[in-house]
Amino acid sequence: MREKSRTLGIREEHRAQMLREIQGATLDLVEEQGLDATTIGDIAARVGISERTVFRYYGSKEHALMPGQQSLIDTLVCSESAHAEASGILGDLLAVCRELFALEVAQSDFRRISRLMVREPEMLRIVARQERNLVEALSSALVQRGPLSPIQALLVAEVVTAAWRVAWQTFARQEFDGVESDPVELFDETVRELGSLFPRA
Amino acid sequence: MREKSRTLGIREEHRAQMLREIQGATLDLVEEQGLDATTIGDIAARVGISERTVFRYYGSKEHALMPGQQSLIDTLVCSESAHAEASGILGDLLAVCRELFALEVAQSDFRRISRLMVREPEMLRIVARQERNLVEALSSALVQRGPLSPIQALLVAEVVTAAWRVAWQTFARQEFDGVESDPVELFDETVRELGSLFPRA
DNA sequence: AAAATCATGTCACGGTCTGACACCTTTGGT
DNA sequence: ACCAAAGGTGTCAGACCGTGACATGATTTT
Repeated sequence: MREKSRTLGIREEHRAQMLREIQGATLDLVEEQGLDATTIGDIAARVGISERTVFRYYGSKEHALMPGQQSLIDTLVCSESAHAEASGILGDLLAVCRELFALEVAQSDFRRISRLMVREPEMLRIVARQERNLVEALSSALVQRGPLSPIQALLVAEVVTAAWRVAWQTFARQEFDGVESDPVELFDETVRELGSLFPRA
Repeated sequence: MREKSRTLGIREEHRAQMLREIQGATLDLVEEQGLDATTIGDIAARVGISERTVFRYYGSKEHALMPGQQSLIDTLVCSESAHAEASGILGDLLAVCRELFALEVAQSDFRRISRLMVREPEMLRIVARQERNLVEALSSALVQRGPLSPIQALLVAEVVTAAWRVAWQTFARQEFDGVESDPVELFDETVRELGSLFPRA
């Protein structure tokens, strides 16, 4: 009994294992037979559990396929900025995204999802929908602790997610086409082009 | 029979009428009982048609609730720009949005949807998903007929839709709170704040 | 008026997702 | 070691969304 954390960890570990297993099976199946043709029944069968249990781990089919957005949300919402103006905060958030992008790109799941995104345009719509959570969480966090107006906070949140999405989508296409390139440089180029959309008057 | 165009118009007119009727019923029901509680069956019953027929007019429940995005897509994709650089094209597109925003705001459906958006956050996610079509159509149109790189075209399309969404969301909140304000000025302020996110270095 | 076209209703089906219940395992305490 | 509470799982039932096939009646064309 001296180790409560360990006993508690058993279930958590099992849960984490299950989460990974279900997502892995989902990715396998979508790669094999496409998104539309892949049902919850297929996923459950491959993992060896019941359909009902799949929904106990992921709230929806979409979530099982791409649960990764949560880490982006957490990282950005928790990141503090030293700046007080909207433009400075935006710069800091983009820098955080840059780091996280480099980390994500190193994971095989991220690359598998990226390749799938090119084949299945529906997945981009799923991403866009999920990233609403990011915009809401980030903008409300900004408005609550910063000197930003609601409209500024919304814009910052929208622009950050837009940059992430563009960099990701571009990376996905290159990955799909087999082009080798530095993902961080790709992200930097995205931010550079974004800035050049608003030239000094 | 001397007027063929009139006979052709009967079905089209009936169809347009049906489209309006179904959307109206959907708005009514969502206002009354919320989005989750409103089913296709409810909508069909209120209009006096079968559930199957509802899907012959709108591909989904979401589409029946907010079919308006299509006009935004068509307008932006068809708009030509005199400029060759990305920033100029972006400016032109934002100007087109500004005009369209003024027109939309004048329609009662747009205002009803706006008020509902505040009550039903799910609708914002639906909008975000639908606007994927805009980003795809607009960016591919830009890349096809303009001197923009794929990454530039994507960024321009994303930024335009982000600005539209922020202005709309802000308008919706004001509308919901009963604040009277000039919508066009609101849109202009959004664009102004957007520009100030990227100060002259 | 006859034929082709279109709109609608009905029926049937597969798929997503949720709630309720029973069963078994893990957990924490004695 | 035993027990009770809590958590995970399967089964069952059900609501809802969306699609295909077919028959029927109205519209349009010839």
